[in-house]
Amino acid sequence: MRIGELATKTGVSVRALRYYEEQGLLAATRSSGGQRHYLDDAVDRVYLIQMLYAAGLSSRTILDLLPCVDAKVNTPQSRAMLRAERDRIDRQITQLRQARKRLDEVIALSESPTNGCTRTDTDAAVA
Amino acid sequence: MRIGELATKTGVSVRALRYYEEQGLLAATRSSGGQRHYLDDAVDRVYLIQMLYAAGLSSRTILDLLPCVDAKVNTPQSRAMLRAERDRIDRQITQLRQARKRLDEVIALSESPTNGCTRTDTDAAVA
DNA sequence: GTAAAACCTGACGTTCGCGTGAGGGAGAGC
DNA sequence: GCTCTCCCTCACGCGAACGTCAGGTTTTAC
Repeated sequence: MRIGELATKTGVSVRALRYYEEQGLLAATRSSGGQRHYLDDAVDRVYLIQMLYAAGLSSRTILDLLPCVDAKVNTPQSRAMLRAERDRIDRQITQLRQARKRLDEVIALSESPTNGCTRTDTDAAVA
Repeated sequence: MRIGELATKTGVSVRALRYYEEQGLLAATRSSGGQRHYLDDAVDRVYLIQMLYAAGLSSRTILDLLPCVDAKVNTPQSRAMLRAERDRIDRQITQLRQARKRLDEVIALSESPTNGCTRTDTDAAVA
C-alpha cells in the first residue's frame, strides 16, 4: 500500500510516517517513481511505534528497542535495555499514581458537603 | 531563603524556579536589592509543581489547578477541570500499562530458555 | 573595603515530534 | 494527452521547559 492508505488505516499523519522512516523506525520499498510502498504488517508496526511513543520513549530508544521486539537481537545488553525501559515505565506509572492520588484528595475535599462553598452543577442550573 | 538554597533543597535548577515564577506558579517576595526570598513552604510547592509536571500537565493547566489545590477556588468549573485531569492521568496510566505489558512479553521471550540464543550475564562472564 | 559568591535581567539556543507550506513529479481514469 | 489526486523532497515553524551565555548588581566573608 502507499503512504496515504497507511496513514488513514492507522490514523497517523503522512508527515509522521515519513518522520518514522527518517528515524529508521519504519522501512518502505520504493516504486520506480520514488513513492513509498508498505506491506500490510506496517500497520501493526505503526501501532507499536505509537504505543512506545505514548509510553514516553524517544525515537532513539525505540530505534534501539525495535530489533529486540523483532527478536532479531538478543544479547545481554539488549535485555538490560528492555528491562531498563520497563523499569522506567514502572517509575512513571508510580509517579502518575501519586499525582492522581493527590488530585483525588483535592477532588474529594472540593466535593465534600462539609465544605461550605460546594455547589453542584444541578444547583447552578436551578439558580 | 534565597533561590540558590531553594534550588539545592528541591533539586530543581535556579533557572527552572525563575521559570515557575514567570509562569505564575511560584510567588516570591523581593529584597531591597531585588533578590527573591521564599518561605519554607515553597519547598513543598516546588515538589507539587514537579509532581504535576511529571504527570504531564502543562504550565497553563497547573496554573489553573493550583488555586483549586489551595482550596481557594471551588466552582463547578474548577471541579470539572480537576476531574478532567484526573481522567487524563487515568488514560495515560492505562496506556503505560499496555506498553509495559508489551515490553514484558518481549522480555519474557528473550529470557526464555527455549530461545536458543539466550545468554545470561554470568554466562558471558564465564565465557 | 575588597574580593568572591550568589543573584539579577534579558535574550538566544536546544530538543522532539511533528505541522505546514512551496514547488514539482507520479500514477490512475477518461 | 489531460486532469486530478496522491506523492515527493526540502525547509521553516512551533510550543514547552528549561540550558546557557553575557553583562551587571547584591550579599557575604574576611
